[in-house]
Amino acid sequence: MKEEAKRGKAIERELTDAEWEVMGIIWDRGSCTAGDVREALAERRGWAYSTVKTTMDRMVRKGILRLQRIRNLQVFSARISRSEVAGTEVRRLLHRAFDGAVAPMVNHLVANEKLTPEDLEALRQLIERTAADNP
Amino acid sequence: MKEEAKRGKAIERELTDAEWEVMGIIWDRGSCTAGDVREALAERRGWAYSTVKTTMDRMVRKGILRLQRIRNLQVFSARISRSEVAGTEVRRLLHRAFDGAVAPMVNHLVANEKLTPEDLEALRQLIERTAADNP
DNA sequence: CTTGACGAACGACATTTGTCGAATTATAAC
DNA sequence: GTTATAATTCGACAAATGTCGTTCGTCAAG
Repeated sequence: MKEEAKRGKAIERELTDAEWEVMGIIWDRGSCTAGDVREALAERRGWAYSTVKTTMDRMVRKGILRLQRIRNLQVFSARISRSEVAGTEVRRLLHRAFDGAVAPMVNHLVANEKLTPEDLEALRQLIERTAADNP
Repeated sequence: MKEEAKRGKAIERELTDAEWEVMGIIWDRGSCTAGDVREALAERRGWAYSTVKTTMDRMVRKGILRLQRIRNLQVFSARISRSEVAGTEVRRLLHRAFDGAVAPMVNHLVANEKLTPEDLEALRQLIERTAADNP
């Protein structure tokens, strides 16, 4: 049941740099082989096939990726959505760096990143909607 | 000059879990000894003195902490501010998980964390102010 | 059948991180 | 001075990560 435990916590686990790289590709195209990923990341990282494969195999063991064998082919797919991971990481950072205070964190985003007028409009509505729902 | 390079990149480096823990204390109280930190984290982690010391020594080598010797005493202090790290990490996450799109990231914060009416008000003003400053 | 080309399977190795314990050295209080 | 207390230094070790190379199938094309 150690396996189960690990599986259950898959979502809470922090992704390593290499894992983010892989997940980026997997989330974009659904399922793919190690070869696909290697190719997709050729520019960014230029990893050897075995590097990618090893990383992905480890991710399977960790419960981050699912593996299905088709003939003698291995196809990997995500077991956690981008949104789940994003949510977990946002919360983790919120607590680590901002002691849980949302406004300061948003402030960093709004103050340091270049927002388009559309972004601002989207945010405005987001706040309004939330305010309406939240008594 | 490898040292210099590392030093220069101190701010961009990701903090490990243990490092966040230490920085939390250092940022709160300015400078302190390994003993201070150990004590402050006694509840949360219950680390042995040597664990804390080793971690902090490594952080000095990485350029995250500054060390001054007073007699045979060692006092550590931060070389990077909470805000700098926060900013770097926010940006890193923004790109890793949201492909640079600010609104979705803020959405996670607003949607998943419980915001007080004050928080909402703060955000509303934040947006307004930004909108005013921006074109 | 022979030959490539492409994955899969393993095992390896250097670094980094998490955690200490033990030996040594100051400091401060008798 | 002798001693107890508190720090400092060192060195260790396991697990996690980053990165490969090599060997062994397999399957399609000669």
